[in-house]
Order: sequence, then C-alpha cells, then structure tokens
Amino acid sequence: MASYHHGDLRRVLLSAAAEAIAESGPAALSLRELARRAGVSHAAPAHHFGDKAGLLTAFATQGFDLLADALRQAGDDLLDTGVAYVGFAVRHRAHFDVMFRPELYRADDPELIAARARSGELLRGGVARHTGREPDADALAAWSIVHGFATLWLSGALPPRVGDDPEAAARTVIRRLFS
Amino acid sequence: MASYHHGDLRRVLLSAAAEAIAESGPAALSLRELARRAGVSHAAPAHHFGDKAGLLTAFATQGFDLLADALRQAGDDLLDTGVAYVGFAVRHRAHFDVMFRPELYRADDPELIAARARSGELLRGGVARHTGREPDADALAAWSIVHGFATLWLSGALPPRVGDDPEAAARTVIRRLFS
DNA sequence: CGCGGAATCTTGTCGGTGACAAGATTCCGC
DNA sequence: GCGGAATCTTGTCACCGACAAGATTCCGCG
Repeated sequence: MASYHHGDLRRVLLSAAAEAIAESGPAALSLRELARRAGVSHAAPAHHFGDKAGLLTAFATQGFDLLADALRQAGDDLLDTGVAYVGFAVRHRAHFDVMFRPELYRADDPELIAARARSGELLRGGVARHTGREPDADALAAWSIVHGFATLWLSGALPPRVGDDPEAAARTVIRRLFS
Repeated sequence: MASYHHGDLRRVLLSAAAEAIAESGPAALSLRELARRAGVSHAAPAHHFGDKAGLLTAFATQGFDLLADALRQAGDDLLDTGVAYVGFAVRHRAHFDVMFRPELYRADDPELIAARARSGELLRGGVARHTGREPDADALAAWSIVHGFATLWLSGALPPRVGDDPEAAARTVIRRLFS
C-alpha cells in the first residue's frame, strides 16, 4: 500500500496539522514537518493546499463544521449551547486557535464563509429561542462570554482556583448572564 | 548621531514590533525585518532580547503594564473598567494579541508574571467593589465577557451590524451582565 | 587624562522553511 | 490500452532564527 499515490494525503495532513498545532500553536506549524509526519516529500502538501494559508483555510473550514456539529448536538437549551461552545474549544483546541485568527488564512474563501455562517446561525438561533427578544445584543453578549471564557481557559491565563473542568466552570459563568 | 551605538535600540525595536504585529500578526514577525526598520544589522536585536521569544516576552510585559495603566485611568466603576479593557485591546491591538498567547513567549519570566499580576489585581478589584460578593465567579464572568468581546472584535468575526465603535458596543454588551 | 573591561553592534555562517518549477509516476475515462 | 489529468518527487532560491567571532564605543577607576 506504500504506492506512489498516497491516496488520503489531504485528510492525513489536516489531522497531522491538528496534532502539531495543538502541541505548539499555529505559528510553529511547518508544512515540511507535516510532510515528514505523513511520510511524503516536502512539496506534496502544496499540491493539495497551494500554500500554508491554503492549508489553514481548509483547517479553519473544517473547524467551523465541527463547531456546527457540536452546537447541534447540544440541543435547544441556551446554557447547554454555551457549554458546548466551550467544550468544542477545549476538545478541538487547534481548530479553535486558527478559526478566529483570519490573518493566518484566506478569510474570503467561499467554503470557509459558508461554514462560518452555518455555525453562526446555530449560535444566534439558540439565543433567539431563549430570550424571545431581538437577538442581536443578547446573542453578542452570550457569544462574548463563552468565547472569552474559552479563550482565557486555553491561554492558561485563569487562576488555578477555577478548577480543572472547563465545562463545569463555564456553566457557572454563563449562568451569571441570566441573573 | 548615526554612531556605532544606537543608544535607544531596545525601545525602537519594541515600537517597531508593535507596528509590524498590528499589521500582520505575531506569526509574521521577523527579527530581521525589525532590524531593517531600525537601521541596524540583522543580529542586533538578539543582543537585547536573546531571541524571538525574549522580544515577545518583553513586549507582553509592556502590554500588561499598559493594560494596568488603562484600567487605573478608568476609575472605580465596573462598567467603565470593562469598556477600558476593550478600549485597550483595540488601541494596543498588537500587545493584546501577544499577551494571551503564552506559547509565543516565556511565560515563566518574573517581570512578566509581576506585570500580569498587577493588571489582574485591578480587574478583580473592580468587580469586588461592584458586587460586594466573593468576587471569584463574578470576576470570571466579567473578565470573560469583555475579553471575549474584544477578541471577537479584533478577529473581525462580528457582523457589520454591531457598528464601528467598539467601546459603545462593549458598553451595551457588558450591561447585559447586570440585568 | 587614559586604560581596560563591559556593553553594544557587525559580519559571517548554518540548518530549517515556504514557494516555485520541472519532471516522474500513477490513475482513470474513453 | 491510450492519453490526459491527478498526484507526488526532486531541485532550487530567498528568507529567517540562532549562534560565533570580531569591531567599535562607552564608562568606571586610577
């Protein structure tokens, strides 16, 4: 099976990228290192993604799709949706890290824009169901608080006192928005 | 004045870094490009900062000090403190970008830890004065919502409908936490 | 004043990286 | 089973970060 054609390179590279980025961040990502992990030549990745920005565009798109899945699975409850957002960030740290850093990829890519819109709609929908009001300001507040908590958690900026269960801590924090 | 000794290189490099990072993110930062902007040889920056991580450590430390200044100027009101946090992120985008990405610098640097603690104390203090309660959960919620809003704003992920005045929009969002 | 060490900066070099070009190999529709 | 297309390789170039060695300037101390 060690044929000239790898056959599955695109997926393997994306998954290797997830590993590498989770380990040391998108800045340290090297296409040549990915190629080495996949056992192909140093120029093979360029064929599938064009360049580094192309790979990260595909990676971010995959991330927005994964986020949409996670939000759908969380159901209709707004609190659960928020917890799911944080859970996604923790479980798919590498994707989350790239998705909100548009200077790393091509933010005008049509597939990426579509995937981002899908996940955004799920977020806004949850808020609208919960409050009944015009969702703009509420959705923005809800998005901000879960996004902020997730970001701070991932950056390691939170004091140890918060504990080691991000989803439980997130639930407590999100509740403050409804009191 | 074009002497062998530049005399002010350290500060010039930090300010050039702020420009370069604001333009295209910390990932694209190049020590050699900074040296070129400052008019010195390609190896001069290494003398002051050791390596790239050293420069970003100093840069992040400067950022935490600037944040502390901004929070102090905002006064005692919690809402104003939150708005000031967002204002800092927008006005010092480059610093904010680096401060919460510890994989880019040496997070165990003593000066950095001290500066971070100073700004953190100002945040927690504002919350304690406002609620009177045990500040942990409230502070975390307040920090999360302003940090999240600032991050989303900077990433360009927010829809145009939010407007072009980040501090005004932040004020609206933060108010949701107290209603 | 001036000497000598320390601080500051330069030059030169090395391995690693992203991008590109050209060529080799394999796949697949017809 | 032929031929174009897709996939991958090899080779190359400029740029970058890190390091080593040397040049220049500054400054404390006699």
